[in-house]
Amino acid sequence: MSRQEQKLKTRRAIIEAAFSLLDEQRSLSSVSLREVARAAGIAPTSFYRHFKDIDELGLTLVDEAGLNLRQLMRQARLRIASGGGVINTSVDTFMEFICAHSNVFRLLLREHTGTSLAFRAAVLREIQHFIVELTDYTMSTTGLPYQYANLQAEAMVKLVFSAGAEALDSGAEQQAVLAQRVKLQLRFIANGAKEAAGV
Amino acid sequence: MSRQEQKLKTRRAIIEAAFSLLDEQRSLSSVSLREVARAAGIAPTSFYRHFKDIDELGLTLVDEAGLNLRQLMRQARLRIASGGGVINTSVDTFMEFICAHSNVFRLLLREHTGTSLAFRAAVLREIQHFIVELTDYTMSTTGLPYQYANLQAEAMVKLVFSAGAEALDSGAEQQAVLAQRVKLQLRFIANGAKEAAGV
DNA sequence: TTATTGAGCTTACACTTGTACGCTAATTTA
DNA sequence: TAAATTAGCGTACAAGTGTAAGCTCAATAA
Repeated sequence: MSRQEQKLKTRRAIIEAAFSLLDEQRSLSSVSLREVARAAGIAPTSFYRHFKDIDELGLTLVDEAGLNLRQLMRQARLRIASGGGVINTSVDTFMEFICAHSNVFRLLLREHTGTSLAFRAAVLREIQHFIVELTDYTMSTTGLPYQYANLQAEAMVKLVFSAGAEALDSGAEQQAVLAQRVKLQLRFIANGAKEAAGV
Repeated sequence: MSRQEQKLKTRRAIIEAAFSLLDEQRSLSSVSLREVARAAGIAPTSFYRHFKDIDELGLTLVDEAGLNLRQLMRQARLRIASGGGVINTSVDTFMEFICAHSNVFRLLLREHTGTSLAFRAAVLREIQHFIVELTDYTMSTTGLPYQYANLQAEAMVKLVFSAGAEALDSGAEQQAVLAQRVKLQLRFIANGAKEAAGV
């Protein structure tokens, strides 16, 4: 294995270790450098060969999480194209994502309101991506003017994220209820926006 | 000053000290017992005369914050009664609250998605109060059936909290924009719910 | 082949943390 | 007045933290 390969592999190990530490009771700011190093199987001081700070690692994690989100969107679009209703399919896809990658979603959720301005800004950026894409999609499929489509998209994304947050602390049966509820709420918004725009 | 009075006063000092530490970059879990004691002007070990844990203090803070929220609701209702529109007045009252008691709102916001299950549950309880009251209000003023009123209330509260979160990181001009946007979104929901209920 | 680089290690240090233990001194009770 | 209670303090300790300094040794470059 080349030196560069090895370094990348260790970097990966650090990132994965950090994600694995982010369970229900840990936030980025509560994870220590030494803990991450321990979990990654390296000496504490070796950490510095890869990241300047624990904060630099944190931003990397947020970026990775955002990447996952974008993959999620792509997946959702594919499923929408093959029928089933936009709202239904999107919410279902999102909920599946949360279950499958709960630590990733938890990271975004937690740092969204976390103690680091840099992290909050980074998460907000990722959510904005989401909103922009949904706004475009809404405009092209419903013909809603930008203002309305954007307000609708923002409201929808926020509600879905909020439902996702609750889902993290819920069992499977309650998750189904949550999904059902948020779908109805999204329909409220879609209809209300349509009406307000006078379409 | 009686012994009991003195003790209550110190307890107050601890609570206020804790709130004062909860600025943009601190969460409950990142505040140490020693820090709180230092800020309250007592010895670290004296803390235990008042709270079993730092966690017990945390729950007390969440309760106090919830109390503030309920006062806010009462205030909003008074202002609604004296005219100005429900949505307008409520959002304005809420935004004023956030500015005036940013540390209190920040606490709720942060612990809502924080690392302690107990704190998350406590905050959720406070938010549920909010939703229940808004549901009742909605039913009595619009005649919407419970299911719809409840879904509407939940969506509204979540959006307002979410806007409040953004407001915390914004200047006055942007806060005005945020308020305007969330008001429109609330109207989407109100109209959409009305339509869906077939009223 | 030899010299350089650099990922990872060990050791070390100065801090901060929670909290156990026992004391003081003032209030409350008897 | 005498005894009991207790808020608050000081000391102490084990455990964890970030990170500086300098070493090793294998991969790369010359």
